[in-house]
Amino acid sequence: MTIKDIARLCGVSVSTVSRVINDRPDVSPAVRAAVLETVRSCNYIPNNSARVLVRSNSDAVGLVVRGVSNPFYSDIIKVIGREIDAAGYTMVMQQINSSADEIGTGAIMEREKKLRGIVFLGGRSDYTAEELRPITVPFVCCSYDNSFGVLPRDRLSSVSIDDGQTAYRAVSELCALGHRRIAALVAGTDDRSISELRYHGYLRALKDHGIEPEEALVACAGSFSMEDAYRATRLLASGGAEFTAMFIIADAMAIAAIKALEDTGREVPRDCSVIAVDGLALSQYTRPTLTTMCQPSERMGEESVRILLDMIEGRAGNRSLVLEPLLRSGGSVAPPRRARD
Amino acid sequence: MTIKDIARLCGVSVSTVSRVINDRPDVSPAVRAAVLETVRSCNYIPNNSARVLVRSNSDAVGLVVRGVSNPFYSDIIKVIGREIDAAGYTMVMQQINSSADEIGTGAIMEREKKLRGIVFLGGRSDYTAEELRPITVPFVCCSYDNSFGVLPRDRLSSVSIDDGQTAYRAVSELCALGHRRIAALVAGTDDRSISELRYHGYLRALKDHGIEPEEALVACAGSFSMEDAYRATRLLASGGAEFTAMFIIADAMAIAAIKALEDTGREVPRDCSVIAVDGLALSQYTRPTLTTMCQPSERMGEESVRILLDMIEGRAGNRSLVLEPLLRSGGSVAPPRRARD
DNA sequence: AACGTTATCGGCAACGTTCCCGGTAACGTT
DNA sequence: AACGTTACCGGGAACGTTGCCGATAACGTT
Repeated sequence: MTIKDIARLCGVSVSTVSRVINDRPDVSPAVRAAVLETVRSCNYIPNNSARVLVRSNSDAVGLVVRGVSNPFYSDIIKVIGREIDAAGYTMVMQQINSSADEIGTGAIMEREKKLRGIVFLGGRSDYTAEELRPITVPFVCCSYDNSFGVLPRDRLSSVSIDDGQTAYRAVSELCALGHRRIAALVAGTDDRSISELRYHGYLRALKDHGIEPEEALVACAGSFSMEDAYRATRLLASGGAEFTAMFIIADAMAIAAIKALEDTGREVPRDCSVIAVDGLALSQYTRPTLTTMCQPSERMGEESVRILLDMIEGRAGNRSLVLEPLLRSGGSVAPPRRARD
Repeated sequence: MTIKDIARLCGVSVSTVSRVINDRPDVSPAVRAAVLETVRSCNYIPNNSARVLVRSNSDAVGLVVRGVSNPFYSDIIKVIGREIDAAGYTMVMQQINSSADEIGTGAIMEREKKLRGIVFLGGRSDYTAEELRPITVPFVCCSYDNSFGVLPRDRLSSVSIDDGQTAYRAVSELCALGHRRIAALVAGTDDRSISELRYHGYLRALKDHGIEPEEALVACAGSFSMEDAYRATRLLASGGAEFTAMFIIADAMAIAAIKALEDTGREVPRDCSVIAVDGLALSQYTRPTLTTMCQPSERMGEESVRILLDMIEGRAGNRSLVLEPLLRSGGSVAPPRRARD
């Protein structure tokens, strides 16, 4: 069933069928109706490959996500997928694990010819402009805070929260309650990832409240996984370090950390308050419920593809959006108990 | 940069270049090397659309998933994506919400021309053979238990656990501890979904243990979401019904249900044991940890694409796999307290 | 020496579209 | 009546591949 068949069936030329299919003018209402009718009755579907070939552009937009294990991304993927579909595009998803050059070069570059645009989700924050060069289609970084300005701001589209500021607010919350010995659980401190941005916010908040950061109070899980978070927290908790609160860079990690705390004899929030950032739906159902900075994931997904499509379809250029997180108070934060010493 | 350019650059014909690109014989080692070299140095990538057009088959396999909110699917999506990539195919993901005909017809049918195969994740269990007819490419249903035999077994590939039997085992576990009044939380009872399969296992287990099922003890959430699960459980718990244990068809729902139970004054497992099925990594970190029937999600994902690719590449025909779940004991189950009356 | 074989290679049609360009008929306009 | 305009339509090249078929040269084989 090709356009040629339809043409023959209607007694018109291929060109005419093409015109009605693509909703172009210069075709009489009668013919248009007739063609439409046979198209429907034969339920003919234009061959996408042929279309792409001749127009040299497709309807595919890529979603490359790093670290699918992070449940926060599941939420975002969901809305990104929904929005891409709604706009009539096709989403092709690609997961990457770690090696960052996969992004700039191989995996994507290979597909590039087919893609109209790309949304990056959860990549590290230190793409260099150089790495990004091979990408010639529009792209937007979702959940990517360009605060460090590593990327020239006029060449990057992104939507995110201000990770540093968000962490700052969270930690300040703890300080306001009187906490002075505040531990942190991060995924890593050596790259310019979301983890480090939030870590810096933590440091800044401590300093602004006159607290000297202590090396011994920051646990590094090495990844965003619950398993690693549990292990790292356990290590911290059994290390003899004294702290009355913890700042944790992600909800999922916080949930694991809370278990680690309790497994080592500390009750949350009585013995240790916990505040996190992400705002998973899930963390309203744990015990205790999590006090956390909610990222507007719905909005982040929507805006990401809106911006991307604006670029793809030439309606607008680069744009970056910094969204405001919202503190959701749960049961994991309380004032510190009176110091024992 | 087309195949023609490469040909010109090498001083050979287009055919020859095509031959070396596709790793076909009938080309001298010298020429092959030369072509390969220029291909690399120009980093030429064959135009996929043209390929697909002429060969009339692509490298895309579809993943259509219903209910992305279910965190169990996140795990599976992850491994499915990984495996599809590894095999050199491209994954295009499509979410659907509810209306089942989207599956059989529209969304897929539209894309069909491009897809080599499809893996369905989380669709309802009552596709009719009729609905499936329009799908002409190989497909496999992941996490789909065809126990009801609604589909002719020789026309369907699937990989799943035996949902009924799994629920049966879970509930039997409760019975063995002495529980007699066992409530159930399901997503729905009216369709032939996973929810109903598990629900039937629950009923069967009760009967086999001489317990008369009670309408009043089954709560229907209406979906797999935590929100609905919480609401339904709360309703059940505040309804005056007496029960010492709950069987819940999904981990995520169980987590929400536990909160509902505790919010209405019942402690888990002291006042009410909870057993679920899924086996999310997450549920090892909640408090209490969840006793649950673990689905081998890793294996399910792997086998799904293995089966699919076997069909696509003509290595094998339909195949169905029923995997064995594993009971993971957590802290949410205990013997019933002595009856009060 | 004539012939079959084999190893290499190029030509060319085809895949299903889109889109430019040119053509025809019908209809004013002067 | 000759001309320009408009509305509609078809022809055909092009998009970048693949794969069939035929061509050539080199090499045995009888």
